Amino acid sequence: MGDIFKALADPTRRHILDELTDRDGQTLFELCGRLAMKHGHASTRQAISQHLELLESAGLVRTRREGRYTFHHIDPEPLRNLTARWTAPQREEQ
Amino acid sequence: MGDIFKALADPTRRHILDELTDRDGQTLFELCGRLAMKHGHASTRQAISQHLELLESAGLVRTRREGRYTFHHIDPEPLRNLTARWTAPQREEQ
DNA sequence: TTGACATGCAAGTAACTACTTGCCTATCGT
DNA sequence: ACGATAGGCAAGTAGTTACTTGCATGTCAA
Repeated sequence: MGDIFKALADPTRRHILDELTDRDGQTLFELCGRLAMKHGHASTRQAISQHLELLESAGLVRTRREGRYTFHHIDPEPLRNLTARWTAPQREEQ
Repeated sequence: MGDIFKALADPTRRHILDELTDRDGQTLFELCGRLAMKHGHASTRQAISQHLELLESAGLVRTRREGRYTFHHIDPEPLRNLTARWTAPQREEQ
C-alpha cells in the first residue's frame, strides 16, 4: 500500500511510468535510451533496473521474459482511487 | 508536483491526512494525541510538526493561526487526478 | 562454439530523511 | 506579573535510498 506512494515519490520512476504509458512493453535498454533522450536522464542501466524492480514490487510494473529480452508492462490498476480516502466524502482508513 | 508524492510516501503523514479528513482543523497537540491513540504512533510533538511543515509545503495542508493555537486544515485539491497521466487514456507528462 | 548482446547479482558510497534533543518565543488565565 | 500552555528553531544522529562499480549468467547469431 505505502509501497505505491514510495514508488511514485521518485522522479525517475515517474518518468519510467510515463515512458511505459507512452509505449508499453519496453526492454531495459529501450527504456534507458528513451529516458536519456526525452528526460535528459544520464542514469546507468543498473539504476534503471533497480527502479524497475521497485516498481514491480509495488505492483505497478509487470515483467515478461522472452529469450534474452525482458519486456516491462505498466499496470495502472493500483493507481485507481489511490487518493480517494482523502478526496471522497467517505473516508476509508487503512 | 513531486513534493506531493514525497509527502504521501510516509505512513505518518498519511495518518495525519487521515486524521484531518476525519476531523479538520486540529491543533498540533490534538493531532499528536489522536495519532497516538488511533495509530499507536509514539512520535514526539516535533516529529509531527515537521511532518506538518512538509505537508504544508506540498500544498496538502493549510495553517491558520489564532492566538496561541494553530489549526491545520487539509486541502485535498492537489490530490485530484494526481495519477490521471497513467490511468487515463490521454497522457500528460510533466 | 565463440563473441556479442541483454540482463542479473552484490557490495560499497554519498546523499537524503525521519527523528530526537535542547532551548527559545508567544499567548492565555489567574 | 507569573506559571502554564501551544508552538517554533536548530543542530545532531541513525536509518534509508539512489546510484555506482565490478563481475556473473543466459541467449542468440554467425
